[in-house]
Amino acid sequence: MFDNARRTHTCGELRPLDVGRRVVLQGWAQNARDMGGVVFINMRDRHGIIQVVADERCPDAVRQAAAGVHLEYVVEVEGTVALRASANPKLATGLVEVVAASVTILSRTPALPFSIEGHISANEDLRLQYRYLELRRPELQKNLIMRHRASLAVRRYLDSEGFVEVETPILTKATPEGARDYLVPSRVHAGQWYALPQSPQIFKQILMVAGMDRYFQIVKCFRDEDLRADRQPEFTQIDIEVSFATRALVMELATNLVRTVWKEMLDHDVGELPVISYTEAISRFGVDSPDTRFGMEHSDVTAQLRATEFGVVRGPLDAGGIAKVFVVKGGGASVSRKQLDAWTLFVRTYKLGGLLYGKVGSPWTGPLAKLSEAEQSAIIAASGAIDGDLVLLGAGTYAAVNAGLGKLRAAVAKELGLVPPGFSFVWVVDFPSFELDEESGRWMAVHHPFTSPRPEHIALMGTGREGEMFADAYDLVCNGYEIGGGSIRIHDPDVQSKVFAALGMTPEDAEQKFGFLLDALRHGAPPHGGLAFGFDRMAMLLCGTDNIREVIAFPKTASAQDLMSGAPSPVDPKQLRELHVRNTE
RNA sequence: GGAGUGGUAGUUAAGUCGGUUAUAACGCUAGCCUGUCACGCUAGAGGCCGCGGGUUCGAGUCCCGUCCGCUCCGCCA
Repeated sequence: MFDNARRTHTCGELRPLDVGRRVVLQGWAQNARDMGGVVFINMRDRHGIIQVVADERCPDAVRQAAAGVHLEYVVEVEGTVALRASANPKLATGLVEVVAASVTILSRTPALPFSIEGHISANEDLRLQYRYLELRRPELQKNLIMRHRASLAVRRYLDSEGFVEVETPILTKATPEGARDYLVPSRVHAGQWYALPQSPQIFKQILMVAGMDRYFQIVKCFRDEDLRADRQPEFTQIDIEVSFATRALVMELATNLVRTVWKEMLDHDVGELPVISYTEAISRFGVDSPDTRFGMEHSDVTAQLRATEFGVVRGPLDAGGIAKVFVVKGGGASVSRKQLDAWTLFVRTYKLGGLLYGKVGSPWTGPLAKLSEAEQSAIIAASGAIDGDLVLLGAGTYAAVNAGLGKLRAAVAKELGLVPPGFSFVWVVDFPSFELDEESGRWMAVHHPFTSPRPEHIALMGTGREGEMFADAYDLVCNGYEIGGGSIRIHDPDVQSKVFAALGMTPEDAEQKFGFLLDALRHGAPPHGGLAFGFDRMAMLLCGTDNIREVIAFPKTASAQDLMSGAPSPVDPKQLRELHVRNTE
């Protein structure tokens, strides 16, 4: 493997069978211990760690050279493999060591800004500034290797299913719909701009018109929106599109992709994936990307409490709101007042005014003790609570109750340690086509404007009943993360035009913004559909982390900066002049 | 755009009611040590307490502003 290199072995591969072998190793000094007469150096590369020793068997010059090795120096050691006097069971190479015949320092470093060995201790901004040091840590190297292997598995699977990987442009046309675009000024065309793609959506549909049949691409996408722990402004998608596809076919292909990747990466059998409707997801979990590893499902008690005299509940119901509950088993005794207060603050961030709780017993205690016995019995009947349980109730608008209790359900499960390890996948289907934007009062596409409505709902467009339409869309959810989403697309240009009109675009608008797609659809478009996986989130789950930065080599901070390179940064005025751009600040 | 939280030697943290010379561990430097593996021992260097104002006889500590990290809300077709 290293025929043309001086390095004969990696630091992770030597074993007792190699004793007596002459080797040349190159790597980083993980740890250097000078005992006076004998010097030990733990050498590390990405394959492992091995102990090098310089003692009385070595010339004085070698011992001196070894004593001059400091943390994270890059060294070359030539020597002979020997059995160790005392083994180190913590190292895979722990039965052997290399007795140095020469020690050469290849590269030096000043004192490190943080320690690479052991547990993470430094603040994240420092670790991002020195990302190359952070990336020496085995945990991150393991994640990058997992990511690499997953992308290979994806390509192998899709290739075996007849998919062709096609690259689509990075410099594309700005689309005013959806997320903010990253814009790139054109030098040649003064005042005109490219946009970086939010997704290759339109290009892949046009590839279907082109007869490409089964397309995929592992591709960078860009959205100029604020970040989260699971969201970066540039991210990688596994983008898939299939001609002549039904929803069932796309879902089957995607399921098999996930099944293959989880089997090959983790030897984990994902089993059969349940399918629930969007409506059912909201009803049972309050959110459209539910974590289904645990229970605590919601129960609607609006009807049961319709006539309650408890004003805090009655008020929202009279205003047209709803009331839902979920149950913390045994929580009557184990959950503290302090936790309940924190949860109340938590649901307020989702515009849910408050959280009402009751400890089930005879009588109940807590705010829900104010309900009548009949009402308490009705809650017990609806939720299955028993004596000793904690009932959490939210009353307010439909959106606030679902969001507040839905996010609280996940937070409570995590806080109380009720989330079992493993993976729980679920397909969520039948999303609404449109939702009303409160600011503008206009219909917005829930998925995107190219998503086909369910065929039986197409006639509702333009009747004012757009809110009743459902889309032929589907999301794949794992452990509460949306890891994939897609739809059957519109292949009829007339239907596509009607959707643009429903979204408030004039025909001229639609032609100007999406004319090239409409033109393509007019030239013999096959029925088609597809989906895209969030590859970073998939890698997160495979690596067992909940932070997307741990599966990206060079991630950005929450304010979208690269602390290592310093991007974004001011540019030379000459560059701006060439691009016909002027700074206003 | 908003909320929460953090910012004190190179690093991680402690710092009480506003009061002497701002502590500790790791790292670093020097010396000692022949089997360590979180080596050990001795000594030493190292600080604009994020930054800018203010209150006070006196501010790491209280107040106002601001910058940066993280988490969340909005946003993310």
